Amino acid sequence: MTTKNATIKDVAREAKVSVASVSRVLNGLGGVTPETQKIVREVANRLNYIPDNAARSLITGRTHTIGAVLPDLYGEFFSELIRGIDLAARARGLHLLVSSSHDGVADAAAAVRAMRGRVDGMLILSEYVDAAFLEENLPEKLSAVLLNSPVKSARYPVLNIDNRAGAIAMVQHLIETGHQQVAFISGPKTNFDAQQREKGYRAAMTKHAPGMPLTIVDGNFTEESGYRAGRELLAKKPRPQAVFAANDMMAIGCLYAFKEAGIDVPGDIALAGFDDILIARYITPPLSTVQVRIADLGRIALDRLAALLNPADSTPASVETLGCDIVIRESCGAKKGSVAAPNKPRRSPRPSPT
Amino acid sequence: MTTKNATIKDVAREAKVSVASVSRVLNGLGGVTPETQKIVREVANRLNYIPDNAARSLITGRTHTIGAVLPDLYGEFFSELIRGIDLAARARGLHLLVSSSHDGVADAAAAVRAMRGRVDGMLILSEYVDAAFLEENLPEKLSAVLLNSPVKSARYPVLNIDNRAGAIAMVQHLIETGHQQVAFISGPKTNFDAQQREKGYRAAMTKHAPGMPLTIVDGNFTEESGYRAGRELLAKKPRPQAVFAANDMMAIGCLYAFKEAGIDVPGDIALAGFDDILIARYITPPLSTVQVRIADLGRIALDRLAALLNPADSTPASVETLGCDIVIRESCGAKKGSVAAPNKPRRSPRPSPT
DNA sequence: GGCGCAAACGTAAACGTTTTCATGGCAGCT
DNA sequence: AGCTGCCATGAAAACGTTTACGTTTGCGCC
Repeated sequence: MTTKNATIKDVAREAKVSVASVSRVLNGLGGVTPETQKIVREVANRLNYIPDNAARSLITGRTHTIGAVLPDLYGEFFSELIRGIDLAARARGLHLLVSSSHDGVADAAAAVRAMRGRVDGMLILSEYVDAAFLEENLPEKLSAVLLNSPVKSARYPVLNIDNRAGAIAMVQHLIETGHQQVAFISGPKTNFDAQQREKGYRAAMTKHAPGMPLTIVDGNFTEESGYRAGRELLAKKPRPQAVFAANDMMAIGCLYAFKEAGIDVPGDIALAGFDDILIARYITPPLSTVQVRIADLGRIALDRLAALLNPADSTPASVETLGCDIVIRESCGAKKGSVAAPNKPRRSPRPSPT
Repeated sequence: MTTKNATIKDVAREAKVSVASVSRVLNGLGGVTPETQKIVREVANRLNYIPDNAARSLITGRTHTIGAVLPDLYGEFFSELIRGIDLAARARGLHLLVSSSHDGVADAAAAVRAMRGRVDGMLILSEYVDAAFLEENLPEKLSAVLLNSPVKSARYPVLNIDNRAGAIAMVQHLIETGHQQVAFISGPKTNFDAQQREKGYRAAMTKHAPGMPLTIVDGNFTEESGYRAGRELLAKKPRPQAVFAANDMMAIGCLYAFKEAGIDVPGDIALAGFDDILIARYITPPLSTVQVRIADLGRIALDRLAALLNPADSTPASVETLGCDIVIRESCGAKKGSVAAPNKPRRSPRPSPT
């Protein structure tokens, strides 16, 4: 009521019991008479008592907080990931400490170290994190789950997006709808997703269009690089029948290049991307792409981490993979589109902030 | 080295000094001989000693963590806001505890209460938070900054987006470029942003196009409601010369309605939105809109909160407002656009996740 | 040499919990 | 009636820091 927050002692005194009993009641440990429980709860409520987390975790050694270490992500990917993690965490009574938008290995190391003692476990998504990094920076007792990482570790579970399977499915679809000659716009060479997507492209071509030459032009995930790649592809002869870009932004850039040259999509050439960013369905023609269920990624990662935290549940560390779905719109020519019907967005891109 | 983390006592014993001295050295409090300091630091390093945050904050009453309580936000708005907050927090050595995507007043209350004792202060963005809510749920000593909130409180600073000024600027621009008759598609009646934007529209019309009738049709921030509004506006006579939608999604829906009816934008009618979501520049024609510097919002909010935490710096609580910029593209007819040049996005919408 | 003073350092209390262990009472059994 | 054992409860230790306060030490000055 006054200036000082109520402590467990205040509750105990007021309820005329010992602090031990208060603790037992509030933690549901049993061994307390129903009447006593009632009194304690009433008093606690009346005093607006909330246990002090610092004291609690000092003695228990648990913080009920998990840390998320993320790179400089943006837009939907970031928000969906956090949403998935946050929801799953809340469902388990865990809190979420976020350290995002760091860049470079030193930055990531600092983030990880700063979390020491503040979290029970960590979710790490960073291209700079490998086995050596973990060895160096992760305290002994901290468990962690790695997202989208090539590392194979006996200690830390890894959860990946199945970029390869997604790419294969899309390429297969393109081929099956009559485009034998599929070209690929690659992402940054050092990017794990980009690598996997390219592998998928190669595998699918080998399997479903054997004998066809592989056409790969370099990109770096930016719209601008997609534009350049598009121009480069148009100059090739024979011109490919379909273009599969390693992400949507490059597909969009590529689309501009095609429009500029008067090439019709999908009439003259089919086009597909990867990610299913929000814009994908709003451009003309709407872009066929590979959708990643990012919120699920976050949720599953947290569930796996939570399992690690529970000493009873001793599932071994493993590498797991989350599938993608291809979503077929008009840009790949497999589907006729109505012209002016407004889309049904999955969610409004900016729900009212207040 | 082994299974247990080193404590300050271990360091003290190993360095043959008292725990007090270790504390003094590691906190840079002075009163310790340089030689002693050196020894302590060496030992601390060797033992890989890191202070226990729980114990530390138990005694100091500070967590060096701030909490962000956010509603169910999405996409750019969410990621930019977090980015702004995170960056500013990191710069101050603060950690960020996030509780997002909650919905409803009970949910928000639970989030706020759960943070008690885990954070030094809070950033709150929620339509359910008013003075009574704070009174009820916020512990005495916690400071907080309210984002985008209509509450006026002597205790808590409020930081708002200047929706009104942004709307005024856009309407003024529309009028100045020759569209006297500007119609408005409103947002949800209960939404604070929406209210302010409508007020801005009214004010600007009264000031810059006196005598012109106000045309307002209802919307609810969804694309679909924008589509309906667009059809409704086309049926009006005289047909308005320009349409200003309270957010971009509605503007997009409205655009579909116009396209469907064969009405050219901006030739037959000018169109503008609010928010500058990423899609805005990708639709045809690119949408003129009002841009909110969301990362700045987060950064400034955190700075204000940090000031509150510092007892020395006693700036009084105040209501502050963050300006918006109008960004003129082609949909309002003030600017001729090149057709196929790829845009330069501010940033890639999905930087490589690994 | 005694005195005072400041600097360096140590002792111990305090923070608010959880948890172990001891205690007392009471019921049920022999 | 006396013993056993269980159950509700309380006292107190422990968690790892910070910090107020007390003690020692060294040193300059009379």
